[in-house]
Amino acid sequence: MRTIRYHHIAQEVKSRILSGAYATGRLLPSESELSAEFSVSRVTVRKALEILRDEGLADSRQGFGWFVAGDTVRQPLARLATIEEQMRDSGATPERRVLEFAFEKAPKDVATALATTQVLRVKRVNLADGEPFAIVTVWCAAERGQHLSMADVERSPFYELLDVPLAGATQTIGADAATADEAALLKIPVGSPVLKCQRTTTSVDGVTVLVSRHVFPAHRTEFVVDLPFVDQSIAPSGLRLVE
Amino acid sequence: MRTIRYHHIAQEVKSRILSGAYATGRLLPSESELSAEFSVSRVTVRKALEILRDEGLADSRQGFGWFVAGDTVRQPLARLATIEEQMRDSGATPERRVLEFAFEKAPKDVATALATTQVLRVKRVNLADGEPFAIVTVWCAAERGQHLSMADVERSPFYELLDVPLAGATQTIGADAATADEAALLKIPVGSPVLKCQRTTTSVDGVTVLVSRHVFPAHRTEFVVDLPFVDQSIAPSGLRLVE
DNA sequence: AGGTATACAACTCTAATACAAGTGAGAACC
DNA sequence: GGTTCTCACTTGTATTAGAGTTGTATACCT
Repeated sequence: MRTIRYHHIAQEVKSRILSGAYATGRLLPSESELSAEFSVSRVTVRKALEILRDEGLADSRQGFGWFVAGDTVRQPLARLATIEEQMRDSGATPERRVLEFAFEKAPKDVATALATTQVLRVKRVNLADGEPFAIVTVWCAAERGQHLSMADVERSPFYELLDVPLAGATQTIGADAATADEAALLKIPVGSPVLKCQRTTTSVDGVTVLVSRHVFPAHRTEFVVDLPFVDQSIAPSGLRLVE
Repeated sequence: MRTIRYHHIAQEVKSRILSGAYATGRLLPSESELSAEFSVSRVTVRKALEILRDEGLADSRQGFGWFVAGDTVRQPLARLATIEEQMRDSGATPERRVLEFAFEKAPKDVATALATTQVLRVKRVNLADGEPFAIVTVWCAAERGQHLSMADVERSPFYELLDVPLAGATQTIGADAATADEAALLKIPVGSPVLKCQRTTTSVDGVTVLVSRHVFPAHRTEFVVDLPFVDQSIAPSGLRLVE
């Protein structure tokens, strides 16, 4: 197989650190334990950890172990709050309602991204405390979705249902005016501003496994992006002119 | 008629890169895999890939593989393409026009972020090929801006003018309807959707040195964010509910 | 000249193993 | 109590091997 494993492991450990699963100052599991957990050799685990050391996230002492760096130099970065965390914190109850669930022919751009024409499309609306805050449409290859039921999709996040190790994603964020359909679902006036974003998620093999589109009411939502480095421009990173 | 096959292959691979089928930074399929897919020899695939290397789109390392050029190994959380890159590629000429340049008392939120009340505020509009695509307002502490002139600000990006090593930034991205003022500057109808983002930039000392707000017309702009790892939620990373 | 086929060298990643060197905690001893 | 010793465990480093990859050269076909 053609995946470079220590990248994935570095990302996994990193996300655990950032999510607070490994608190600052505490020890990480030993190299042996991690190599057992991920079923890779100790050498590979080391490479992953050394990446984190280069990034200043972790450090080690011989004979002692690896620990989360950052007692002295506070990391000003990362730690993006996910919707779920925020809801937990504020005590709001999340809820998903599936609107459409269909195996069908993919739109052209989705078809090229997924490299299939036959896809499963799931459209649903997400609510926080009964108030809608997102319309989400997800496409995946039909064969991947064959064993999924509507109840599955309503209960669990899509990521957990796919039996594929996921690597990363790219997403575009734009704004638009709400269509009549969107306005009705989100309970906002037609034409009021919404955030629209499209995300493609890839597996560790580099295959695009998910395409999703999201619509958010602008008055309730905003994105937060942490940039570890600054670019040369005052223009916000990642902005792109579209035709 | 004699067709040169590696040109077509180069174009095909290129379109996959640009469409995001091969994510930035990730590995391309190996020369062997590609030669099997296109039913051509490895030599031909190589010629195609070498064209892409000449164009700066891809690169390779012996024993490692081909990958999408642009970010090398240890790229952090969010790798973002800048406006300037895109403009260079598309041949558009960027232009800045300063609208306001004043030393004054800071608004409350800016004052708390910068830990000063006396600030320099610069408001300007950015144009691409004569068309406005952004309204940018930048605040920095008055003492830092004392030696800056309007001409400086019009000529160079703000980052270069400050004699401080910058570490990173966090930015929020939201949407809103254009006000009359914004609409006039961006030449769009009042009330049409705009992307609004606010960024705070910190120095390596952890001090916030810049606060900036940006307004973009939604029909011309969108953000692209690469997420090296996925979070547990299908909801886009960094989205935040606001009150 | 473009394309195929083949072979080989050099490099990368990963696994498996071994050993050196440091740490920490408790046992043993004075 | 205080000190030393021992032992299990950890990281640091090196070596071997194999599979997979790019780099390069040669010969041949259309």
